[in-house]
Amino acid sequence: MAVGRARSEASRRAILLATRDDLTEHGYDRLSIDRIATAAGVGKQTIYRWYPSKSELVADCLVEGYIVRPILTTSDTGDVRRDITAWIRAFAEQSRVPAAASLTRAITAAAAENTAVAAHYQEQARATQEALVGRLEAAVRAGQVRPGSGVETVAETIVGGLLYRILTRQELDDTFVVELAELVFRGVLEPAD
Amino acid sequence: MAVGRARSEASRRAILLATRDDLTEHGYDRLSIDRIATAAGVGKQTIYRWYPSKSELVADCLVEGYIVRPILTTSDTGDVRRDITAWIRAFAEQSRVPAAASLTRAITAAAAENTAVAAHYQEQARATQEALVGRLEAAVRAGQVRPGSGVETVAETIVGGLLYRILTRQELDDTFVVELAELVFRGVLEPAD
Amino acid sequence: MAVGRARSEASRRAILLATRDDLTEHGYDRLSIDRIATAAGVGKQTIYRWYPSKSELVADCLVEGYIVRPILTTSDTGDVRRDITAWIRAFAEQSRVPAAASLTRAITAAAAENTAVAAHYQEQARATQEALVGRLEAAVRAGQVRPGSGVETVAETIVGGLLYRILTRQELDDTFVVELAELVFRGVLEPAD
Amino acid sequence: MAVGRARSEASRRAILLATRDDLTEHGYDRLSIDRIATAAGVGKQTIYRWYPSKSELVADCLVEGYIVRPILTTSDTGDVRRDITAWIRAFAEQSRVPAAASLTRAITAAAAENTAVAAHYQEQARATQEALVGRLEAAVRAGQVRPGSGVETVAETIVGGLLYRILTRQELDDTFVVELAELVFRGVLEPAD
DNA sequence: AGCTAAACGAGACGGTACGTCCCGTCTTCAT
DNA sequence: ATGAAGACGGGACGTACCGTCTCGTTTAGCT
Repeated sequence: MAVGRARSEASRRAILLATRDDLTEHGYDRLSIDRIATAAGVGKQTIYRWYPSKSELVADCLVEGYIVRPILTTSDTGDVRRDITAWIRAFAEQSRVPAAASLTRAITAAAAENTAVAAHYQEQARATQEALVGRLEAAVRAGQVRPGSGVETVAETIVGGLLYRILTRQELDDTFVVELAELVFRGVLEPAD
Repeated sequence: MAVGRARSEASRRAILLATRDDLTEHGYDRLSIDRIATAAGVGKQTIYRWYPSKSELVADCLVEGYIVRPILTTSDTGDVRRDITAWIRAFAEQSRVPAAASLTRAITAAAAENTAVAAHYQEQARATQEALVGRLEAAVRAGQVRPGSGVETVAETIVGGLLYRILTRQELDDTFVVELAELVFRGVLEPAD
Repeated sequence: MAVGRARSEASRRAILLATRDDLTEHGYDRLSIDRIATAAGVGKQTIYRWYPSKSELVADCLVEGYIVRPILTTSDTGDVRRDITAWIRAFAEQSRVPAAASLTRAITAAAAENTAVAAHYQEQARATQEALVGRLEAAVRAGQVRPGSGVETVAETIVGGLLYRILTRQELDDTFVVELAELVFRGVLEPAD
Repeated sequence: MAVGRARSEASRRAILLATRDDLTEHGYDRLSIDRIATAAGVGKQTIYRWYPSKSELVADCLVEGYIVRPILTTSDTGDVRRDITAWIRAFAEQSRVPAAASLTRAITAAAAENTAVAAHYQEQARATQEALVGRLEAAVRAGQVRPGSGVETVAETIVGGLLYRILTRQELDDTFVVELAELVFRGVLEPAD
């Protein structure tokens, strides 16, 4: 049985919050453990005791949901296109908050630079995509979406497209939302009729 | 008229090459100006004279084409789907080279962390997308692709989807290529008829 | 009550010793903090934590007696002239060791360039002169030396004369010792008789 | 016959003046060739063409009399003590001008750190002492000063004592002047009568 | 209630890299 | 050929953080 003082959950929480804030403000590149420790009112050793490196810390931040907080869900109105479009629109709206976009870019950079972060990032992203995948599969069962259209890939491409816009700091306006939905549902081909 | 010694183009080139290599090996996060200066056989001041910050240096690297060298073009066989699929496949193949994927991740991180890099990144990406856009517009004119399908957004989404796979270190296998092409051309909807 | 890790006295000592050696070898002008840190096996920040500038470091070196170690004392044989001459001769001999002369020049330069060092330099010099002053005062009490001859000024002039020779790299030979003593005790005037 | 443009004496003069000013303001330690070149409106190469190093430059400054400008002379009133005391007092007064004292300290530091400067320094100092030596020798011939009192050493000790006070930033007040003169002429010994 | 040992905040440690300043050399164009 | 301008390779500066290592000081769980 464990002897000695138990770890402080308050400290842990303070560390993760401070990490999220530092990530938002400075990006992954300029994340500073010293700064986080000070902001969290915590000794540096307390951080290093639990997170052997910057990337583990960011990864845990991700795992604990401090970064992608609102995992979106889809509605099911019976109209799959309307539902998916609503999801895309909600994601776009949420990403228009500057701090949110900033944090997204930071965590994307972290994932790009570090394999461990990338793993958790993908895991988290998959959870986000789960809503899309679930709705699309229901639509397949309802005969509204072609089977064999690779719903995982579809979900990934939707998210990829959105992230790319955030990364390059382009507006996520409604034109984009509509065009992305159009692409996903109708493709680009002229109907052969 | 310029006075004083002219800047050394040899040094500039050596700096950019060393930057590219350091970026590939260490990522944007751990890019070291000291290391680049040593590798390029150049004083640090020579780097700082021309590039006031790490990000400007990386941005120029991007602008000068040291990073995305092989800008892909599309063929025009008359079959737009075949042509676009070939382009996607070529991009995927090229990204399977570990060093190339590594450099892509590094530059993506750089773009995520820095606005100036992001601007050049997008500019460069747009050039890459130009080939896709051109081919798609030709197809529109040929009546093979629906007008008003937002070819810019389509090209962006293709690239976004591909980058997302590279970022998360997933295989860019042929299944993915085919599914992405299917999505782009046919969309996911069951034909209504 | 002090919090955090206590400062390392071992490091402090190593820094001061390395400073003394660097001062001897390179002079004050070319003193290098980098070199001292390396020689002392210490991080540069450890030096800067305690000494905000090169001059403070040298000043502490002086205060801690790393530089003028052997403070000379005078004997008291009853013959004041013999005693003072012996002191001057001892000083001269000691200054014939090249490293000692070199260190003396370095610290003199430091005092010339920096007020803080000058203050400690003078303080240290005064301690050295103390021996002379004490012996001269005893001689005043014994009726061998005129009262009101400004023993402080006398001591200062002796040291000033010696330092001047060291500074200009002239030999501190016995002729000089004897002439200086003659000057101090008899002055230059022809007895009026 | 010399070909090409002749060396600019105006530049040389501007360099030496700028050096003197920089020396006064920053000391020998922080003398900067870049700063001198800018202040003199001269290219750095023009400095290096004529002075292979910082010390040579300072040395030439010394030789050309930019530093110890007013070489003092002695009067000859018949009263050697009055004349020498007047010289000491004039020297002291001159050194009370802060800029002059500052420059004296700088050049003393330079002499302490560099053999070449020391040589010129001593040469210049000897010229200054010449006046004292000359007056003392006249006094010897006049039977006012004991022969064999080492007039060179006496002059050196007077200058050494004065420099020591400047170095340690002590006031060169009249008490000191008087005490130094007393020491020089009467020594400290109680007349044996 | 007292003891023990881990966790805590604080902060100094040996280091690495930063971005700047200056060195002494070199190259260019104008005089 | 000399000179002002200014870029060059290089070295040291003083600062910011890194990840590690003491320091006392809590504080939980076991005796």
